[in-house]
Amino acid sequence: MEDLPILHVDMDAFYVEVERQSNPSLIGKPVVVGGDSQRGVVASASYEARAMGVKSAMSSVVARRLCSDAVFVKSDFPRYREVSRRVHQIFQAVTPEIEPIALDEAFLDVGGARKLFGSSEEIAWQLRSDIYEGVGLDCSVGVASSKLLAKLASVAAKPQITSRGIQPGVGVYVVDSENQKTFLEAHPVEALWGVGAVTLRKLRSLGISTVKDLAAVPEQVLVEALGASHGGHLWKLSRGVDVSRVNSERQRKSISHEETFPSDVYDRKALESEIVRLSDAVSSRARTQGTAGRTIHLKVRRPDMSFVTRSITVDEPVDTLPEIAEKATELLAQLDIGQGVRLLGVGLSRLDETGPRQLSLVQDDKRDQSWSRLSGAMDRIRERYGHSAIGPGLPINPSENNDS
DNA sequence: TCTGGGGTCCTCCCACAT
DNA sequence: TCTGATGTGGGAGGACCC
Repeated sequence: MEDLPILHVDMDAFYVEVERQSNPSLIGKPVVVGGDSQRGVVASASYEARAMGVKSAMSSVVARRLCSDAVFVKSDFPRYREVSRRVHQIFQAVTPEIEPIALDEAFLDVGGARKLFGSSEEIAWQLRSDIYEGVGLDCSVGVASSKLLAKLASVAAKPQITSRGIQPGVGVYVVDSENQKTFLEAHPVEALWGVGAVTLRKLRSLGISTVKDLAAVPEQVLVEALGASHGGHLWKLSRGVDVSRVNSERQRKSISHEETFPSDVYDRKALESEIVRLSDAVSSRARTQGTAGRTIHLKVRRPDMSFVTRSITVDEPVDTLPEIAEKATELLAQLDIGQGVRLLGVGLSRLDETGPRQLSLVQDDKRDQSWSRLSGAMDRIRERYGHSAIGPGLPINPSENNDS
């Protein structure tokens, strides 16, 4: 039997379908999940909206123009996360070798599961049916010998929009050694992982627009155009060489929170208040995940869409609001905000996964201890009543405000 | 015509230690 | 003590992914 151990499972219009479950009046209508403000973008669109040209990451203003009768729904990520968790439980019943890619997709290595559950294709069909029964949602599954091919195969399995309307997908698509070359080479080059807007422009300038074109080019040409690492990697992918394995032990490397303002902000005090809010979100998530980080990042997007980032690494991992906000505020002080700020973000990286931090051993470090206690209390309140139940006030240092 | 939010990985440059 | 090579960590930015 041919060895096709990799499955790529991709939920169909995931956010939209979750919304339809709680609001059945959305069924059959063009639905767009995402922000509907001037600065919002589309997170997910129903196939009815896609048929009108609406795509993910498109500005909501453009989406509304293309599809004026679309129903816009604000995204509800906590709920999507919950449904995603249930889908992953279904995966777990088949194999522990799961690599989550996003809330709505994952790679599975079913190499070891075939003894128990049949061929990879049979497992794929069974998973589709289990997911439908378990959470009431459709998904598409690609089956192949590598992650690259499985990913492309799941796209081929999805519902298609044609001139005759929305056509149901095949559900499961298998790429075996017989059809692998033809299947891969028929794809546009941007279907490969690692080909975004910039690389696509460079490849087009070389006259390369399909994977077949790419495979015909000497490796050296790609290396010269894209660099040794990226060029060499794409050259291999174009020949179907993808040795990356399903990694079920991937660990989170950073936590960040960012927000685009409804209009550009010029006031430094207002930005410092935002830093406190963003740092609260980051610190709260870090503590929930039992981690802390040594590098604090500040990200600023200017009105011309350019980014400026600043970061600082501290000696000891931090996970509380004042520690993160203080450093982020220092980083903001290094920046000229005269042109205005469109987006502000705070992040934490160099995470340690060693569990919750110990309190300072220095007995007179009252500030540190009071914040650790306060953070713990906030976490418990949020666990019970939701994140918005409690938030930081200003100023951020409780010992300067009220030490009782 | 306008471009969110939350991530990962890579490259380049610089400072510092050996 | 000075100099150059080399390794490493940190900072900034870019490209990409869903």
